Amino acid sequence: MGTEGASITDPNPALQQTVARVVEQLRSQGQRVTVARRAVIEALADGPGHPNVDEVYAAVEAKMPDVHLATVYRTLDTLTELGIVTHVHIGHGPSVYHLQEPGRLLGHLHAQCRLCKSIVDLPADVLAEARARLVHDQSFTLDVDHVALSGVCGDCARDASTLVN
Amino acid sequence: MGTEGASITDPNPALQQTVARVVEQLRSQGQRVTVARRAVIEALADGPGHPNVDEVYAAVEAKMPDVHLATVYRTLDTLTELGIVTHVHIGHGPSVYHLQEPGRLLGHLHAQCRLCKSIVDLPADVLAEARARLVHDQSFTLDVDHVALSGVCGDCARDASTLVN
DNA sequence: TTCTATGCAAACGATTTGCAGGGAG
DNA sequence: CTCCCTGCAAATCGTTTGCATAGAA
Repeated sequence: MGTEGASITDPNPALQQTVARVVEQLRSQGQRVTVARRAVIEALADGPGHPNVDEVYAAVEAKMPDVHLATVYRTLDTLTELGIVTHVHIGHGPSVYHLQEPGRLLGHLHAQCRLCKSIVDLPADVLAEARARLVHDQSFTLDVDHVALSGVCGDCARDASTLVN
Repeated sequence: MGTEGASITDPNPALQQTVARVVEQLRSQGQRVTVARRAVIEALADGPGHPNVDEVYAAVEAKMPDVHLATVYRTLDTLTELGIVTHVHIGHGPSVYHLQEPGRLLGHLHAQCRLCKSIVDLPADVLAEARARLVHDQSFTLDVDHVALSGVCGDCARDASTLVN
């Protein structure tokens, strides 16, 4: 038992505040606030990571063992429809989810290393030029953060060897 | 029966030439040339489209009814390993495949309309600037055409209404 | 003849759905 | 008390794999 693993009353103030905010948002939209939903929200509000459904599920299960995987999916769906949660499609592997950062129209972008499969955050504006160009040249409005780009991260490039796909 | 649907001897010269080229490539790499593989290659060499596995399978099945879906997958895998075929991950939905255009390092890019799901071709260099920037700033080498970007196409934007995801 | 590629069926990973009961409001 | 949300199980979709055999070289 280190500093990880919340104590009985889980005193992480930032997390609690985020959860409270989202719960309020839920209620104000006429949605019900259930233990399952609260657990999902906590899982998302916790780390700064990019959890996929299984990871969210694992975190939820740790606190509320009776919550079903299907419920996690449904909750993520609901939160997505309400604009509270965003998901990013990953080329190989399941989508990842995170809370929509409040007061931000353009969230950060993601890229996945083709070799080590890790997910890297990219500055929000890397595709700004591409976006401008596409909307101008082809009337295509780029949804800049809905899919993770693919590539090779610095660490793996250094090991220059494999050639997986 | 129109101009579509190959006649008994299938006299499309461009297609035949492409198939012959790829078959030769296969053979020269010590791979076996089978009816199944030929059918897959024909399916890819045919339209200029972006067929997913089911669409390739349908085309294959039309000519060679005994070829199994698993074989189509395995053939596409093999052709990919040989650098003959490329696949692009689509956010929602199955990957799409196409022949690697010969003598071209950077193929064209793809984007999928979030609303009508259609796949749009993009010029090969839309992400050139982003790529340069990422490799410089984060040592991340963008694999520019391995995932389809997401967005809204011109036609759908004109209908501005739905808000699907 | 040799050994790869195929057919078939079953497994698999991610996600969705129908249904009946439980719990939020 | 009402109706939404949930648990559970089964279905679905896309893709992979083990195995015995057909068939390319």
